[in-house]
Amino acid sequence: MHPVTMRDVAKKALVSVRTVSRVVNGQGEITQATRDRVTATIEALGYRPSKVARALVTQHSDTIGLVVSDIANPFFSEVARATQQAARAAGYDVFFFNSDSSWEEELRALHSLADHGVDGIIIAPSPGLTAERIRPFADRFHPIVTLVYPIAHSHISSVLAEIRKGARTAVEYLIGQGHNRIGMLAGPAANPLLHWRVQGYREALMGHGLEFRTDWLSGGPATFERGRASTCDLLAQHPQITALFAYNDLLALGAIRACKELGRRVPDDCAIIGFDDIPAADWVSPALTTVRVDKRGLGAQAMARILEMLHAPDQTFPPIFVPAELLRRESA
Amino acid sequence: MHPVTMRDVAKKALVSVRTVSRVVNGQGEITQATRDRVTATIEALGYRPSKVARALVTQHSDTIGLVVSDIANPFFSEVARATQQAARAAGYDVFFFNSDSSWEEELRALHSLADHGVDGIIIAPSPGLTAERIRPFADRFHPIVTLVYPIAHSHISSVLAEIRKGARTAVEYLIGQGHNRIGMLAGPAANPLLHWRVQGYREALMGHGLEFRTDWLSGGPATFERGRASTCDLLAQHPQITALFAYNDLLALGAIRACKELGRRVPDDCAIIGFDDIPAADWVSPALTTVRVDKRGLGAQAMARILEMLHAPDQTFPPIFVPAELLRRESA
DNA sequence: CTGAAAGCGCTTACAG
DNA sequence: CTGAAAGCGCTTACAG
Repeated sequence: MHPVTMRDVAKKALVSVRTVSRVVNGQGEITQATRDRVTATIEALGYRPSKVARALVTQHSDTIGLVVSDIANPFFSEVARATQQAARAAGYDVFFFNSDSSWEEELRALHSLADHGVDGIIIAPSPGLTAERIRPFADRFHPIVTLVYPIAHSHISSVLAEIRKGARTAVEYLIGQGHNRIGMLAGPAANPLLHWRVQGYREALMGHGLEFRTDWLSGGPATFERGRASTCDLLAQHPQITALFAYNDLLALGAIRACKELGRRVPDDCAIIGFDDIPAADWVSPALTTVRVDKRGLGAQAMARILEMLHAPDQTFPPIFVPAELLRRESA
Repeated sequence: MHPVTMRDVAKKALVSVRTVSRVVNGQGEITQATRDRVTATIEALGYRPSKVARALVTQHSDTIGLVVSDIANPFFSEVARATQQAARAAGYDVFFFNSDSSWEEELRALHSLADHGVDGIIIAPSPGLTAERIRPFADRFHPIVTLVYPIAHSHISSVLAEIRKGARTAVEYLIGQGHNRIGMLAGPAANPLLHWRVQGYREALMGHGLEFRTDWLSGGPATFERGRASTCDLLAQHPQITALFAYNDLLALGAIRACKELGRRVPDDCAIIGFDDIPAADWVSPALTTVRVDKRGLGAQAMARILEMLHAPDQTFPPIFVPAELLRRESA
């Protein structure tokens, strides 16, 4: 794997290991002559310094960890892409874990990452990863940045999306289009992410004198299939509904499909707005109007924050907010 | 980060470091009494062995590297998910890199991974990563497994998909449906992946006495937008075409959209078949008929192969083939 | 059954 | 400007 070591280079270049180390790290004063000789030897031998040996002594590995519930979820795969790119640009490589939304898995991943000596961790925690559950780990590890929702701990910082605002804007837009019977395809219960969306939905309704009816909300997992099923149910029970605001695009896409099956035209008979703006939102027809969350910003800011925290370990940082804005397409 | 070390445990448990190491690794004979004492101390102190220290001495890190062109591409994100899961199940953690289909980036990623001391690398190489370009690296690193297409080197093994067969089956199905003027939305040129699909397409045509016309193929990047544009062009120039076979689902989804805009009904006026079976294939309407590639199999088999190669470093392994089968939905 | 020593491949004070 | 020594946190022969 790494058959050629620093010692080999030193021997061949007739210098000490110390000197090779200095030219490799570009530090200290070295005669041009010996630097050239060492450089040439490194080149000739194809020497590459071992990051693991270096990590052992310097106590940093130039790696970070990323844990998401599911990398195959288009929302997270875009975030992951942005994170990896930002990390790479800063000289860091990234470990990644899927947690399947299990907080036990998340804790395991966190510990694994720490065992590998990563310099920081970015995690999109599941609702189950409460402050109490992560505390024992966070007390010993620093820094951690949380994606999309916050966990209270001095070693943890967050990059959040303007969810409530985005939700409110979306529903206000619907109201502005003349809709006054607006249902909501909600997501997994007991989830702050859902809570904020419901808040925004409710605020928009209240602000326009419209009633907030819990029987116009439908829950369940945030999948395409569920969106389709929930829409069928909701529209069967409350045929007067003319618009649907969804927890995410997967659900909204399912709603579009349901409307097609039900013979309801979108957006004429039923307007639909999603949340996230995944690529597929633009692949369906009618194209999905949605609340676009800046996923690249999420990943890039998370990495930037890790760097800041590394440089100021004792400082505590306020959350960063990334925009979530209405993106009009065809479904509403 | 890792404030408590093996030495701390040893001191507190009144044993030597050697003994702690033995209980941690469950090796050798130890009195139940001392084992219990050490275990209790480990627990009490919250000790976790440093993987980087261990990696330095054992020369293996229990990590692997994964490099794909773009993790946000739904095909690769599913493969990545399966790979990570299989790795985890085998006790390995994974580093991941995006290469943006640049072979220079791929080479950089490969070297970075080796510097980190990964035990193996799984890569979905871009067409630019030729055998000659990877050879200097592969000569020194082992094992490497290549996803979806092969590179000839004794340290490299591959897990491939039955592309040609899948393509042929798809086109034969179209012919069976009565189509005899079938165009193809091809992908990036100079790509073996494209070559195999074209072969399958051509074989099906020839086998049924149909003409293979290069002016019925359209090239370019494999994106939704391109699929839409290419379809518009192709159908404008050759309105007699009644069916389209696409290089991948993104292109096929673009084709469905184009048909909608052109007023061509799918599948009645124009049947469409994609390739890959990404989740969005089932979210559009009409749902996309496609050649399903076993992406989970790809990831799982790649990891399995890495393990085999690790256990038999001198052995050379034949490629593994993963199925690519027609999945009928609505678009054809 | 358990301990003291050497060493994995580097970097970091310390000398010279 | 450059070298010899110590040490990062483990594991691996070698003794006892």
